[in-house]
Formats: sequence, structure tokens, C-alpha cells
Amino acid sequence: MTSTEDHFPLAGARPTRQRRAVATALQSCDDFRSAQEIHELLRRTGENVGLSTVYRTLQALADNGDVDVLRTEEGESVYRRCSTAHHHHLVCRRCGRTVEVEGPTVERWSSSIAAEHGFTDVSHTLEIFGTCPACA
Amino acid sequence: MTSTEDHFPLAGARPTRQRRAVATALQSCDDFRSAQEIHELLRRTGENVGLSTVYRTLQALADNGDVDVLRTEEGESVYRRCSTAHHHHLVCRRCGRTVEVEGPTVERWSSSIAAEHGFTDVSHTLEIFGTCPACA
DNA sequence: TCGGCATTTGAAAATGGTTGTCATTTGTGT
DNA sequence: ACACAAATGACAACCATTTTCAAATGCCGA
Ligand SMILES: [Zn+2]
Ligand SMILES: [Zn+2]
Ligand SMILES: [Zn+2]
Ligand SMILES: [Zn+2]
Repeated sequence: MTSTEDHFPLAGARPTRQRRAVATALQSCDDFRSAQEIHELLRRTGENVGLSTVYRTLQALADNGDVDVLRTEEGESVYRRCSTAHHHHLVCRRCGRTVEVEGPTVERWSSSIAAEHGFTDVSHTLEIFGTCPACA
Repeated sequence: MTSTEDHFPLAGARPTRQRRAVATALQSCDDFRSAQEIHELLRRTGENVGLSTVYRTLQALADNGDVDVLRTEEGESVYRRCSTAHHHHLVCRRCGRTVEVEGPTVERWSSSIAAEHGFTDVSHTLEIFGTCPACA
């Protein structure tokens, strides 16, 4: 029987050294990291992975719902391993500390607003930015 | 006495031909436009304004709260003349049609969530995307 | 095991929105 | 009109991301 350890996220994709490295790097981080940061992190670890590959892999993981993407206020995409349920983030503008938050209220509100205007196929983005207690 | 007509938004800034042109162009648009689109629009109107200036002016207007900025899902900044009150947008993914929506619910929710985690100086971004009735 | 072939990789170049530079122009107050 | 700071704009620089494409590599059937 095949062991149940270490199953690679991306279905249908080849579990290459590079993809595993990126996935692992994400697991080792607690907060959001940019593609470039992941790339640098891997380089320091000795695991050399091309920048293009890092970008491709992160996007694939995100599309697949295995990691969460967030656009910083500066427009950079940052990634983080994430619980699967739909949720939002409370992010410290200073240090980047992130708290996952859920809001049934908001979910209901946005779908009803959308429905009210006849919009279908609705999605939304919602992020809260502030200064965390440690940085205050 | 100076007439009260046509008062230029930016306080403390010189009401130059270029700034007026950008502000006017925004007034003539109903939905969000990128800096480049405004630049092109002005060029077609004969009002030549440098691209840098368009960028600078739009940002100044936005910082000043005279226009509303929105980051598209592709990461481009788009601008639109806007009512002053805090609100959010329901945007059609297909045609870009935009509906301004207000959500006291969301406002309350986000501040309480933030407070709950000790975050201060809180702001948030919330946009709803969907397909409008006309595009469905 | 080996060969064939589609997938994947990555270095380098291209892209594209945005920002910086700086010499020149233009308001504004005197 | 004069002086000077603010503003402009052509152009270059930035910088995250994407594309290219030849070389490397996983996969699978013979
Ligand atoms: Zn912090
Ligand atoms: Zn939500
Ligand atoms: Zn539409
Ligand atoms: Zn709000």
C-alpha cells in the first residue's frame, strides 16, 4: 500500500523537487510572503528554484485553493498556507502580522446586496488593515 | 469679489490647465478609468497633458478624497469621481458597470473585529465583483 | 530497462503600469 | 515686469510579473 505521508497538493501536476520546495517553504511560514521572498528563502536554504517556477507554482497553488493570496496595498501579491474555509484577513500595516477572521454577517450582506442589484456569479474581496497591539 | 463657480478641488495646489483638464475628464466619466485611459481621453480632446501629470493629479485627487480609487483584479488603479461618503463598490467583471453601495453592517463588523484583536488605526477594503444583469 | 514525448524548468528578455529625473515652463505675489 | 517656488513633461528607470524557448526531467509503454 502507498504510504499516506507527504501528499503533494497539485492534482494532475508532477510533484517535482521545485514544486515540493515551494509548498514546503509555505508551510514553514506563518504569514504572507511574496513570490520573491519565497524565492530568496529557498535560495538561502540551498534549494535552488527559478523565480519563474516560484511564480508559476504559487499561482497554481492559489488557483487550486491550497494557499491564500492577498494583494498588499502596494499591489504586490503575497501568499500564505491557509485553512480551506472562506475567510478574510486582519493585517498589520507595520509588521504584517495576520489574523484570519470570519464574518457570516459580511457574507450575507454582500450576497444580498449583489442579488438586490441583479448581479450573479458574485465574489468579493475584503481585507482589514490596521496597527497591531505590538506595533502600536 | 471672486465668483463661486468652478472651484478646483485640490487645496493649496495651483489650478493649472492640466489639473483642471484631469478633474473635468473625471467628471465626464460614469465609471472607473485608469490613468492611461484618462490620458488618452484628454489627448483625443485636444487637451494635451503629460502622462506623469495625469498620474500625479489623479493620485493627488485620490489622496484628497475627491475621487475614488479602486484596484482592479489585475492590479491596475482606476479612478472615478465619487460621492464623499465612505462606501464600497459592486463591479461587473464583464462590462465594468459599477454600483456604489453602503454597508453600515460591514463598517460595524470590521471595526469590532479589529478592536477585538487590539488593532488600531483601522481601514478596510471591500469590493464585490459579479456579473451584472445586462451581461448575464 | 530504454526510448519517446509531453511536462517542467529557468535564464534571459519582454511587458506594462507606475514612479523618478531634471531642464524647462508657468503661476503667484511683489 | 521680476523673482522664485511649484508644476510640467519627455524620457529613463523601476520592479513585479509574464513570456520565451531550448534544455532537463518525470512518466509510461514497449
Ligand atoms: Zn504589527
Ligand atoms: Zn467573505
Ligand atoms: Zn456588465
Ligand atoms: Zn467600509
